[in-house]
Amino acid sequence: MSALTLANNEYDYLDTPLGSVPRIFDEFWTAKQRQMHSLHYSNSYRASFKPELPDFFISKFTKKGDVVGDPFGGRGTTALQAALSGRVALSNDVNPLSERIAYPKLHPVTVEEIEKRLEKINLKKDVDMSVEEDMSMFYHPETYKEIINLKNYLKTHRDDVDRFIEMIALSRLHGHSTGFFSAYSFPQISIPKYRQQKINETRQEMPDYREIKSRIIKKAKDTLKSGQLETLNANSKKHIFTTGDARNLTGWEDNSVNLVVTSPPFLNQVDYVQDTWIENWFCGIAREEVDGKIVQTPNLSEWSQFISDVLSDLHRVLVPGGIVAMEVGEVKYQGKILNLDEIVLGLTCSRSHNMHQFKVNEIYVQSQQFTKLANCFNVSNNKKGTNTNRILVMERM
DNA sequence: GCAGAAGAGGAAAGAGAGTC
DNA sequence: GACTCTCTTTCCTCTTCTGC
Repeated sequence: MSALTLANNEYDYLDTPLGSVPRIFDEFWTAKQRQMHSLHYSNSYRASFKPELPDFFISKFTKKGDVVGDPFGGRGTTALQAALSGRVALSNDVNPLSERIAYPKLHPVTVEEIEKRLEKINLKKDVDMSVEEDMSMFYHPETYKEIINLKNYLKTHRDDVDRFIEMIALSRLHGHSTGFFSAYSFPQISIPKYRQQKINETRQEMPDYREIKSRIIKKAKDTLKSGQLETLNANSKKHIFTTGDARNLTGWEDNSVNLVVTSPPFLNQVDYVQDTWIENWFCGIAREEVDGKIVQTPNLSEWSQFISDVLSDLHRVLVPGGIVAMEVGEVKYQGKILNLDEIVLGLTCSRSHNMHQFKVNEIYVQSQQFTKLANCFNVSNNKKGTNTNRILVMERM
């Protein structure tokens, strides 16, 4: 495979045994932050693309009423954008936490409903804290009591208002500003207890009291400020959320999906279980439920097989002519920069992977000046980090 | 204009590997 | 063992955007 750069630097071509594939470099959507619906910004999540990305492909490849899926649903960016655009959403993720975060966004309630519900929940109730996990490095004892009361309440109360409150609470569990429940911590990932203790020691701070009810309401107002609740609620019963392996999308019917917009894990760059342990604890998701199920492929051949298996099942669920827009990045692997779009393109031409079921029509590379993407990918960005979104557009044959 | 919120982020110290 | 280079981990900073 070789890249032939054109004079204007806007395209190159990747030669494959099945013909050359154009790769288009441009800023297809804005690099600015938070330009889309406020519900998209209700949760920090370690690995997520901007909502502009699914919006671009949903507008390009589907019409109202079509079905749009994401087998690596994460915080539900594709599903929410599909629902906001009048499409039906299918969202899957192996981590049960994903559904806890994504479902409420597609089934929103009003701020008034949230306020009324919170009034009814006694968060000040005395509880036996001796049986609870030690989270003193994150929370003031009074804050922690309120969190435990909310956690206990949510075990048995699961209507859409409760689930929306849970989703908002999940976004407030740790962070570095006063709107969060915790002492100064990392907003994006759950750090281990010993690291939080070190932060507290360095800053010479102890967790101060953070009343949680007002913080939930404030964040809920912010999350719901963009409106469009009637658009979301119009199709709310049609959307489907599944929790399982992306290689076997149980619950997704054959020949039912018009478009898939997704981003798989990049090899083993992110430890999704470790990085969400506080959220999983709050939801009562046991480590055994996720440990070993989230695929972390340390080498390229395992990752390639994993992607092939995922595409195989996507072939089953897509309608003929349906499209997969798969976003990947560049990672450092064995000392070299690896453009994963080229790896996936190679797979679609590989006899050993039996991947002639898809034809790569083009590859979009979103380039932008302002990128503050993950250092965890160990790639030189403008200086460090992942600098581009690389999206393969694959047609189901 | 200012304060708060958010980010597939960033700098630097520490650990490990390679070479002599 | 000493030195150098590279990779990994730790622990927050800085830039941008939004709302008042």
